[in-house]
Amino acid sequence: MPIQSILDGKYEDKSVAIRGWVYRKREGKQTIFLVVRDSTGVIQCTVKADSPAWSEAEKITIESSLTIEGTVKKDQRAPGGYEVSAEKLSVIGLADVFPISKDKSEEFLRDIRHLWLRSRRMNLVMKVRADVLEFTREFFKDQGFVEVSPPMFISAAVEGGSTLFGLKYFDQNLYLTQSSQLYLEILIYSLEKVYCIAPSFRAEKSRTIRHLTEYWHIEGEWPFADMNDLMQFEEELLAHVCKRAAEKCGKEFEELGADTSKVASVETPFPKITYTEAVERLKAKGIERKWGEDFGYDDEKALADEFGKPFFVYDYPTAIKAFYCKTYRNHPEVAMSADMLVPRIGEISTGGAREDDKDVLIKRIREMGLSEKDYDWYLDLRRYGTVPHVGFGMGLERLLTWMLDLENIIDSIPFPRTIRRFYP
RNA sequence: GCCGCCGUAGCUCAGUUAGGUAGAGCGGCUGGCUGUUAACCAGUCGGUCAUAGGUUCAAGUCCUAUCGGCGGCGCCA
Repeated sequence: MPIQSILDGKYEDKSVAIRGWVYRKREGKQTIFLVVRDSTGVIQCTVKADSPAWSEAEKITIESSLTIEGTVKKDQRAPGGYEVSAEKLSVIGLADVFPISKDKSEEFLRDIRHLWLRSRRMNLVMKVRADVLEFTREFFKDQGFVEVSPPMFISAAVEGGSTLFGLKYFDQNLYLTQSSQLYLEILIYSLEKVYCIAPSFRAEKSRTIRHLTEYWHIEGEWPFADMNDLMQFEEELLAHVCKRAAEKCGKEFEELGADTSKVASVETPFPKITYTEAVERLKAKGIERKWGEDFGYDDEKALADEFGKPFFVYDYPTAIKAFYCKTYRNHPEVAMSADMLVPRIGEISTGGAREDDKDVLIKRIREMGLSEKDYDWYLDLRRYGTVPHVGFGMGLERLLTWMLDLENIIDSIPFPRTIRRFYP
């Protein structure tokens, strides 16, 4: 039975059988204490010198897999309050000396990530990650969205960026996607409200605690909507995920040393300021930014410190936004775009209205120095029943890093890929 | 792309200021211990001081180059 069910007190004074791995071993002349873990929790097992399990217990090592049969006893001396008095112990896989002990560095743990993933800490983070994915899908589904599966191999740049990973595709050159947005835009013409949770790849040589080269992108796209609809959807999505996490993941947050009150207190509507207001606020802080300049991380941090919670900056200058961003018809220098920012991490989401006028889009593609030919199918979407639409992309790992107050984004994903790390 | 920091035992580190016999704790192994809480006590094993070159009577320590890692900025989610 699951270890957690024993810790919940369901088997007091009853016979149980557990299976798992040795987490700690403490040896005395009369008693061997084995702390055993499974996916649900950890429990202390005692093996007495006169128990038939003694000889097996003596030779077992940390991280060996085993089964134990015994009797559950309530005992205040045991961590967790319950322990299993072992009567039978079978070693399944005897472990070599486990390299991870109490002294460990970030670097070492990254080198042996395949073993570090067994840790209590990573176990907890991965459970919260799974729950956050579930809460996200829950929200999209409630709002009538259809989950779709975009391609990872793509033939042309999504944003015309130089940050694409190229690869050999038989005898052609292809890229790994850096956003599924353009493909979601195709699907709104039939399914209307669509979303995906899929990897995005960025060949940016960033060395920070908030960048991965492969990350999971939560993207939504839907027609007949404007900027207000977009920001409202995004803030409600985040609020839903945070509220559900506060309800369901309290234990995980606590064990990870994260504060649930932060996510529990996320409420809509979020503060929203325009790019122009942001420039003014920065000016008031003594940070001079000319209108039209993009914000750096320090600028975002200064703004985020002021709010201390998630907020939006919207209506950015067209010049610093991608070609597909829709512009205000009476103010073409301003793009209908919105970034969601959180303290410490900065941007966790970017979204906006997409240009739906074929001629304006062609003009923008040319202005950005891109080739019209590469976007033929994208332009087709504007030729056949174009429709105003909006969409956004949110970084799952940035969201988790913020929610759980992780020191580094790499711990929000089991197998992080960074500029230097891709093993295992 | 720019800037900063780090590399000594399986692991965590001291030793680098001011060149002079390679150290500790943890882990392993051996023994001890009547209930431990990442146990404790004693003993013991364990080294290409990242690599290459240079200075010097003498280099872990100083100099040069290279390799590897971490972080900050830029860029981005």
